[in-house]
Amino acid sequence: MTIEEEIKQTKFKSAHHKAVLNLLFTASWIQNKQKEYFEPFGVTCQQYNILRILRGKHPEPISAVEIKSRMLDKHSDVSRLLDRLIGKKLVVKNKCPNDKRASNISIALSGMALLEKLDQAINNIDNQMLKLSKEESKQLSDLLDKGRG
Amino acid sequence: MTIEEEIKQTKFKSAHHKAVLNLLFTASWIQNKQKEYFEPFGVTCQQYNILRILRGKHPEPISAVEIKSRMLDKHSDVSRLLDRLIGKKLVVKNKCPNDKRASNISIALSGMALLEKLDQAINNIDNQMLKLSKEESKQLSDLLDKGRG
DNA sequence: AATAAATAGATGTTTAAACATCTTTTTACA
DNA sequence: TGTAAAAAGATGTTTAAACATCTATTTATT
Repeated sequence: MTIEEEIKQTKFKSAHHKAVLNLLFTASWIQNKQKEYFEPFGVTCQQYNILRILRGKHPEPISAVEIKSRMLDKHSDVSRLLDRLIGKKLVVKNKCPNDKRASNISIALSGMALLEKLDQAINNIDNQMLKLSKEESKQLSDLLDKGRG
Repeated sequence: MTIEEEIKQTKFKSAHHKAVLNLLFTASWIQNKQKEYFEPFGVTCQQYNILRILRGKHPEPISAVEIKSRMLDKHSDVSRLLDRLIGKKLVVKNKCPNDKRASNISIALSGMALLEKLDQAINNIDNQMLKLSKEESKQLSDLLDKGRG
């Protein structure tokens, strides 16, 4: 289904504009798919994002600021997102000894276990998520990098 | 700035996965830019999206369901989005004479005027939004269409 | 025609996003 | 050293998103 069909629009002001609309539509489309997959596991996309970031550094703990700098959505409310993950015992927060303002955040064992289950699911759907060849995926990623210029 | 730099991640599970992350990041990046531009005009991205849809059909009125089918985010709460636009006098809602369930929604003159101002702004930033050539924009859009396959 | 199913949209409720502001601690620098 | 500026997070508040449910009307079925 082309973007024209998806949003029932045949004319676009420019190729630029069409690409922007398509990009926003596709991102929303992917997020809705991801949400469906994550829902049975009780986590949101943003929470998954944070867990992945923490695992990437595991077993080293990182600060909330560091997490924020690595997130896809740069305007995330990391403080309360972490509260929820801590409430679910997926993440552990400690005081940072060197800097009394900062916190040392790390992923809990249960968080690691959950991520493994999620990865399994994600791997299964990865090709559904974006049905592109390796080469096309690279091309897409490069165009996006270039587009943000 | 590459996606690697943007989210401080050097390794990706696959080209697919990197493309998905880049897509979600870039969409969030664009939406934040748009939000900044719209903010002084007192409308959100979703509200702008609805106004554009209504103008595309103007002077013919359309139903809320029709609007929803054309929106970028297919899970929008159109009913209350319209309430807000009506509250701002940008949109007019009437009963549909043929179908007592449905409504006839159209853009108000003040809505048209606002859109023109917004378009001005958008046109000015369009190239900032995605710094791609016409050909690259088309290529990007095609890849996205194919990716949703 | 009678009844079930589907459609259009409104509304209630819970949760999270958005945005600013505030506190504490650290850093900079005069 | 003392004071201002910056940084890390927490928190308060308003607004909107998410999700389900509900009502009214229309369409389909038999």
